[in-house]
Amino acid sequence: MSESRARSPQQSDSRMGDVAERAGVSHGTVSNFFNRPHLLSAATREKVAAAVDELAFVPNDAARTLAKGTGNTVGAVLVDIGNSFFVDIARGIESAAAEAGLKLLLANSDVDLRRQNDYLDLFDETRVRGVILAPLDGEQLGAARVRSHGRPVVFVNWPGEDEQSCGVIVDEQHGGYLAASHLINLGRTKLLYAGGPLHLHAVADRLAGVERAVAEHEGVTLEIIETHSLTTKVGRILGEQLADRHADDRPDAVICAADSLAVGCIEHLTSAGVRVPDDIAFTGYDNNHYAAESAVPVTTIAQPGREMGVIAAGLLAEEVDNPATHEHRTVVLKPQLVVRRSSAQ
Amino acid sequence: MSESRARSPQQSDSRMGDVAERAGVSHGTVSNFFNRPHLLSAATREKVAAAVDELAFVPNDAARTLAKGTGNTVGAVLVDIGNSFFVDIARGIESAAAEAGLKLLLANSDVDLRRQNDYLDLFDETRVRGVILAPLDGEQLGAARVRSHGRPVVFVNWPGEDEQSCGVIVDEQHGGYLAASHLINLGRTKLLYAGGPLHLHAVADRLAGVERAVAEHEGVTLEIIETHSLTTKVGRILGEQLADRHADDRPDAVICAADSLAVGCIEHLTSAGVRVPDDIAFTGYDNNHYAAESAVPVTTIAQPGREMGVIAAGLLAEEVDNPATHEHRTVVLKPQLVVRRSSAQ
DNA sequence: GGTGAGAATTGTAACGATTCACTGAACAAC
DNA sequence: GTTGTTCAGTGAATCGTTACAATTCTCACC
Repeated sequence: MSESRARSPQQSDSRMGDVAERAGVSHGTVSNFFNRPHLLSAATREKVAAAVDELAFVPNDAARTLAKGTGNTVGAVLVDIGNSFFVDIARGIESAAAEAGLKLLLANSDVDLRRQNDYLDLFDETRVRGVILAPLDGEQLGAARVRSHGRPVVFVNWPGEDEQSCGVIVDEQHGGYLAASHLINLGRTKLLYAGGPLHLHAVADRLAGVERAVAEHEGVTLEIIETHSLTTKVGRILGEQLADRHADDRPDAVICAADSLAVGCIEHLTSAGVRVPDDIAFTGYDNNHYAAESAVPVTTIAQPGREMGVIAAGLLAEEVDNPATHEHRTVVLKPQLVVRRSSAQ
Repeated sequence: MSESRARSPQQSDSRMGDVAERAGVSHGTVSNFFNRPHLLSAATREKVAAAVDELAFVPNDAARTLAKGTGNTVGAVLVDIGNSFFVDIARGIESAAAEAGLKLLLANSDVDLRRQNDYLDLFDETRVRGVILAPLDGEQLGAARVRSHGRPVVFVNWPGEDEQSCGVIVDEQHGGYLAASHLINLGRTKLLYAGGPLHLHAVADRLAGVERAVAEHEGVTLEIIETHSLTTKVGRILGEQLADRHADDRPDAVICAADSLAVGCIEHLTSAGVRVPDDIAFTGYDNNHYAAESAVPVTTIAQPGREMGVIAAGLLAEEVDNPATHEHRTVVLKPQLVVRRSSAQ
């Protein structure tokens, strides 16, 4: 190693000192150039800018973080990056964080509590300014808060308000209500709600909304089938069950707790000669891409995933910028009905 | 500011000094405890461990990065986090990076060159030790290397070898060859390859593989239909075209460049009374979850996404740990044929 | 009990930024 | 001319680690 700059083995970055020297100013002035440019005269500003440019200077984030005591990175842990809902949330967080000048450390817990906690520890080590967490369903949140070591946390898609943190959730009940009301207004009276397992808060809340809509209307009945999961395959099995029933015994409208379920079910029914939506109308949930693209496009409830991410990042940015005056709050978003052929008139 | 600990406004982390004091050792010993534990006597090691524990001490990553000159974070930029192939890659990278003790900064360029470059700049600022990049198809790579500022880069899913970096790719040609050979061995002779646009390297390479297989067999013909995208919807349109043809004029086997295409096409054909696989056998590509779950489960070519991620992270770790002796290389993985009903005997 | 070798531990100097009390210069007011 | 005020720019101290040279401890051996 006979290089003149043996500091770091591979790349040689320039430091503020180099920039200062080149621009003929001091150390601190370069720092001011980046952090409080209004303190510099126009002339100095230009000199520094030129030097920064010529050296392709990039401030060292570690040094800055150390000196400031805190960086401007935020962390996000999402339960399942394979689920397009969370991918949308991630996209939202990403863009809002970028807008607020925050860097994003994105992690995926893959529905594994240990991994979720590992990531929270990692964020602690990195001294992130805050954390956005889409936790496992049904989990206690105390641990998450402890692990984040007093840093601000925003919960996404965690049911229930919370005194010590902000949150963003969707009104799942309202989604169920929208779906059921839509079908009832179409004149359907024999409703079936399919989804499960019911201990998932989303599945249960959607059902509650459906029940509310049903209760508001005379002469509408509701049947409930709990499934053990929400896959297309399970949907197809559900389709078989319905096809096997006597026509009079079938519902005239089915509310599925997920699009995948609806798609599978519809597929089997149409192949068995049951007409959708004529004989049975369908609604799904989530507005996944294949809901729009399947053979019979599925009416669905769209979750505002991207918006949730944007809002979560916004709440976090607000808390981070203004810890003293910040007041915790939970934002509840309304899902939207998207009508397609599976429930056309 | 009358707090005893006015350092950071919110959380109060302990420093190595605090741990040292509590354990009755020096500063540097605590550092050794973390970085070169074999230098400590068993007794000291225990004392320090206890103190670390009691104070819930977490080393400050920024300070460490600054002192070491480089951190142990690597960055990954993926073109499209909405695509399950890249999600698999991300998962692989994630787990292998964790294994190697590297932290992962995950970013999603969303098929946008500007965003990709922004993230590379961000990584530069953070002084990541290396970068894993799944770049936009057809892009020049020079820029990426410049932006990463001399740091090691591993390219994933970028066609073509490269002298200055490692890479991981799948043998797309082989995938096409597998699919076509499989169908030919089943006795099919009138093949159709559908996919597009052909300037995507994956689509073109797969076709080349198909052509090779066809050339190896007497009496097998190949028709090619270029589509403008690979969605289910386009698949359905393709299905219409085939259904409209006279039966004698149809292929007896279709190789689709993507599962989505196959699923849409099969869906329309079966509803139009064409039997799959009896009249026409199908293969898809990618092994997406809905290929397995659709009404007629689709034979497909599985891409080893997770493995690609693992290998990419491994190559990067190797280069990072051993920049002097490291030799760049490109690993080519073979995709695998997954036989399902759409091409059953 | 003195010596030397090796092991264990310590203390100090970086690392590259931020911060803030301070100096100088320019200029206005008396 | 002196004093005051404002604006620009300076530079030393600091953040919490790591690295390494220097020091102290331990113990076997003569």
